[in-house]
Amino acid sequence: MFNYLSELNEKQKEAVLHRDGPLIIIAGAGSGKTKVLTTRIAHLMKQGVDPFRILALTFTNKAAAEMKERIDKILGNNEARNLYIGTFHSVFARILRIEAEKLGYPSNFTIYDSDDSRSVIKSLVQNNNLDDKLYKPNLVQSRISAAKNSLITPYDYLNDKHIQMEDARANRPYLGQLYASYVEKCFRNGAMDFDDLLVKMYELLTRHPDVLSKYQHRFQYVLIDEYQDTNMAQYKIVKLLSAMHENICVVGDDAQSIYSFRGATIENILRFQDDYPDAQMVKLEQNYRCTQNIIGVANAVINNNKKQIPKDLWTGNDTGEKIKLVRTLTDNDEGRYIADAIQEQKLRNHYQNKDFAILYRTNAQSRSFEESLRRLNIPYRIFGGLSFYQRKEIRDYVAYLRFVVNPNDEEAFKRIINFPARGIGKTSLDKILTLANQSEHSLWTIVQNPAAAGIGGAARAAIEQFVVMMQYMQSMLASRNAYEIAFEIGKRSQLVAEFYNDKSVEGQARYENVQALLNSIKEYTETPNEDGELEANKSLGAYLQQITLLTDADNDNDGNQDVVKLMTIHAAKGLEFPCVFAVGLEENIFPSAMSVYDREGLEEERRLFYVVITRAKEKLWVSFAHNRYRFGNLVSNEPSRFIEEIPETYLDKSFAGVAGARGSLNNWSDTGSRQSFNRSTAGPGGRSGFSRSAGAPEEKKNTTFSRGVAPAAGSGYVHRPTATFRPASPESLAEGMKVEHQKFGFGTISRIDGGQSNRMATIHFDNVGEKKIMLQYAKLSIIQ
DNA sequence: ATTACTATTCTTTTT
DNA sequence: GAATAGTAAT
Repeated sequence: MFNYLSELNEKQKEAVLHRDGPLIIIAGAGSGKTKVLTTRIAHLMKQGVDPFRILALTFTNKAAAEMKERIDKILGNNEARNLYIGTFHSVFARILRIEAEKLGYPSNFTIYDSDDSRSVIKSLVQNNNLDDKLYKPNLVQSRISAAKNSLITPYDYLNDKHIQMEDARANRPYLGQLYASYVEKCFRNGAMDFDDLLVKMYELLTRHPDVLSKYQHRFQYVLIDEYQDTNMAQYKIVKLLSAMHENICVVGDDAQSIYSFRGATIENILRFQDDYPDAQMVKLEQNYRCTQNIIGVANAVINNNKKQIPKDLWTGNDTGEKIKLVRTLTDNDEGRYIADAIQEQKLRNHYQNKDFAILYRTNAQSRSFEESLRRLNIPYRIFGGLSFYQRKEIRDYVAYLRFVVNPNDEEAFKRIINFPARGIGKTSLDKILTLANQSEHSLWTIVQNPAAAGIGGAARAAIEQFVVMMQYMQSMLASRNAYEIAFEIGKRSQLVAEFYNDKSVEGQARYENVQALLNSIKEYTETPNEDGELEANKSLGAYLQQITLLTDADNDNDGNQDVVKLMTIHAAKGLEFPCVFAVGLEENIFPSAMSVYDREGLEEERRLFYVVITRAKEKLWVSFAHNRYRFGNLVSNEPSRFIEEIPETYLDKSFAGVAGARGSLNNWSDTGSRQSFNRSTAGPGGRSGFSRSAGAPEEKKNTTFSRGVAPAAGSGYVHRPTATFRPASPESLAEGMKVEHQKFGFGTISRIDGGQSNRMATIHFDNVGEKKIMLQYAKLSIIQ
């Protein structure tokens, strides 16, 4: 073991050596936060503190895993596995699993992810005959989630005058009732959603003093990472857990608080010293990550925020290059420009692919970068988006597993009862669900007796068969591990056969995914318990409870591959890259259109900008496009107001991205119908600065354009359009014309009908037969 | 009852 | 333009 203390600066050492009592560490970006946290824990253990009595909570599994690994490295004895380190959600899930019965839950409770809970909400809205235009599932869900994160129970909600007035004014008076039925429904299903893992934990601690006392005594030291992102529920739980010893250490940076939409409140960090008047505060202000120019920009930008803890982030690193401002005409040009820039940097400065990250505000922005990177054969990987476990085939399989473990899980039941098809239709399903919801009996009781629900004939026989299968699977629970049960259920339910028999390309992909799932379960059961899990337990129930809490970002085994990384800024928090492209710096995107109405929202967007700037170690590009496709049509946005907040002295504006733009401008003018764009060609290069008015002035916003179809030497497309492919406007098409479709190939228009906005053509294609096509969206090129 | 087509909404950000 | 929900068609 090396002398870990000698690697620390004075402030870091102070934070590590502080032994007892509350401690708040304000850790600026790149100031060695994780190092301090891990060294502190290692030091405590070195001083003889029992690892079983140290609780450390993070927001991502990845952060937790990294901490464990680094502590192990310092100590070099494998003791770190005994630490209670994990995300809020996973640690609480583990405790709740042990204590579930005290709350009336089965210890094998199901964890609902957002899709599950949205589905529950949808059926509640339907069953109560509420208007789903008014009670949009997403809205209801976020409203319920917000209530839970503030520890407002359905009872509180219904009795709060202010909330009730608010809902009434929005013409949604039944939100409170919906909330109440949702909670009841989840309880009956034996399920907790993500928020429940916090809410129920709070309930557990407040309603059961003996349990509270047990964990209070147990956790002698409590450490919280990313404290600025905690919400009310997390705050209260942490406070309860640490109340006995008051050895609470929180680490955070108010400037990087970017999760208020999830209920996080920056107040938690701002008021820590009010809660603990004798708390010691340590500020880590030396940045080891970035160049001076990058820190300069970051500081200048964040200074526009009013609400913050004063601090002075500085670095002893080199000055570095200026920040490169890139403007392009369209989102496709932006993609092209950045792919070119990566190529150039690799050649000139010997960077590897993995040294680059493209960071955007919304997931939807990834498309143009994927296309341009693929065109240059630059390997990349997108982080975020839908994870492996969100694929349909995986959800279906997992639903079977869930139902075996918890046969009251209605969401799982609905997924599997007729998949693979076994002749149980909507009518039978409705009968079962109605009875289960109206009677006192559980879903599983009803299913076991289909006759009582008024189901006869073939459907009844099918259900009885289903029940026998499930009962058999349940009988395996006690004696078999997760993999054995999963394998057996796939076989008996015909699920695996269903996927195997689908010989289409997508079908084979689904089959492979299912095999991958089975492999991962096998791996889970065969891996010895090194993750600090207390019960040496490889049961199916234990497996299910952990996978719901996994996200795509945790799937890190190939994280060191040499690929360019694409992700949202949120997902990039805590990471660093030599070269960063902060893209889409446009009004309505970044800052997001929904956040510019109040100071709070705007300041959070600015913190997000601060986060993306400080991800860069050496080089930073900031880019924006004047025109961009959104919802399938072209809109123009002004450059983000944040660009103006970057001091001129740090900016290099010579990267106009004109080269990329010129090529596509030629393509546009070829079609002859795009004159309005030619006007804007005068913009780049011609004008001096980046005044707001520089954009293409008044092009029509709803015209249909072809989207980035590269006419020349395009490669890598599945159905490749010919070199002469030129999309025509809907009006110019007529019956009898020979046309080319981007996907379907050549054909003849046999009919056109519909009005201006919904013109539709019936086209007979040479290869794929007759299709009806909405002209507004189609890409059709006239041949004759 | 399953498939195929049409209409509608969607874009913040995630455990 | 994509994903989804709803509806028409075999």
